[in-house]
Amino acid sequence: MKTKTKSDETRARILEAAIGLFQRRGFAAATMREIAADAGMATGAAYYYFDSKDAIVLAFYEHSAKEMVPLLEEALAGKKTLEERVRAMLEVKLHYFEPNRALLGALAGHTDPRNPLSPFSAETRDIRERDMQFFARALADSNVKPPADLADLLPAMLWMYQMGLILFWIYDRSEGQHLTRSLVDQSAGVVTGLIKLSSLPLMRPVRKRVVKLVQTIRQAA
Amino acid sequence: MKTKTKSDETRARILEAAIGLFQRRGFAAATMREIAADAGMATGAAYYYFDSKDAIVLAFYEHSAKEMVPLLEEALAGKKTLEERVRAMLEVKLHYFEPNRALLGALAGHTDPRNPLSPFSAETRDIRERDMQFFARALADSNVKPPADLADLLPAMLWMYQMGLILFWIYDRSEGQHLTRSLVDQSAGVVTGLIKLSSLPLMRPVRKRVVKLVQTIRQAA
DNA sequence: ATACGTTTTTGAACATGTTCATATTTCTCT
DNA sequence: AGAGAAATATGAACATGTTCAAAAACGTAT
Repeated sequence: MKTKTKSDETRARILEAAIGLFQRRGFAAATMREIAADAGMATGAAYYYFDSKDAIVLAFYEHSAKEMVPLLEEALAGKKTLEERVRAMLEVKLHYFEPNRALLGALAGHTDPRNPLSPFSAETRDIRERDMQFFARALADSNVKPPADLADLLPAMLWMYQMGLILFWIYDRSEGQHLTRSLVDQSAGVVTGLIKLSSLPLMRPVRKRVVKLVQTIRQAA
Repeated sequence: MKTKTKSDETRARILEAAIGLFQRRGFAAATMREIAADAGMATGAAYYYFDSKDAIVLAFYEHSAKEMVPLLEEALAGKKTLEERVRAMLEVKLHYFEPNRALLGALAGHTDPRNPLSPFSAETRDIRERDMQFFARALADSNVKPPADLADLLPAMLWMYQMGLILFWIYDRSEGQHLTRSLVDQSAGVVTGLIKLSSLPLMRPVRKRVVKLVQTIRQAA
């Protein structure tokens, strides 16, 4: 089905040149003129394939999401407990994005949902929802069975947890980003622990309120 | 002590012109040329007073923080319970920033701590710490007495909670931002409720882990 | 008042993301 | 093959944040 047309190839060449420059010089310092030149064409041509410089990053993000699917499948395959499963997913992502850690800053920088590059934008909806699906699966065959009201929201909540972690990671200046590693280790336990606790009868009132709160937040989307 | 020099006055005039244009046209659409012209000077002059367009927003933010101090004092004055106190602080901020809600997006957009405009930058440290102090005071004379280990971290945690809420508010497209209002109502109760719960013996293990986690996060700052 | 240094102002120049009219190439149909 | 249409490529032009050398205004000591 995938007809690799000449156009696709050119597009890929621009993407490749851009990513290379982003890695070597950083997103801001890499100019569109340089990217186009590296890809062997005039400046304007790059705009025939990408609406903007930002759009190139978006394409990279989309490409990454696709490439990670089998890696995530594999990561979930062996693991049984929710903690292991969530941790495995996080490890896949951090490892995959390692070479482009800084570049993700160009994505994370846009908090405005109207900006196409925002993790909350309409343009990234597909990626976002597919990603949440993975968290749903991480929950589905795990060792924990959260109350129904919470269960519906957990994929989205875990996704948010992941985004926060990645954001922290992007700007983590500790040696080898060991702070993020430590954070993953600890938070995965805490998060899954809280989910387990949420089933306790004593927790019911708080849980109800948290559920309502998250539902309010989701109305904005 | 405050010698209102000619220079200060010019600076204020630029700030005023800028805020006006930001309100009427939005941050992005307001050009530096226009701002300078509005303030009655050549383009370059504005750069003598402000390092960048962003820096103008930062100045506005600093000015706001100062102006809000007495309002926050007053808000805390009457209230007794933690929930009331936190809610009152949030109401002051949302009300104060109402006319410039959209402009705050120019601030919130910068997640990179190295960016001066980031809420986590060195340049905004003073504002941030003063703000946390207010949350410390909101706790101090309230009806709850959280365990010592948690108490140290709570001002910072409440500040983060506030920032999340404001971020949500900035992009809240619901009529009159009623979703944010609902969120304030609910979350203030949940947050303070969780703080109360944290004293329960049953909660001790989770609390210890959360405390450790937050300490890890704070190391990055 | 004059000279001299400091502060402030000017406006042109620069860098870069983006647009666009125009040219070139490629495709399609006869 | 050739004509016309569609896709792709070009590079100059534009807008805007920012810089900068030079000019003007201001302050101060003599």
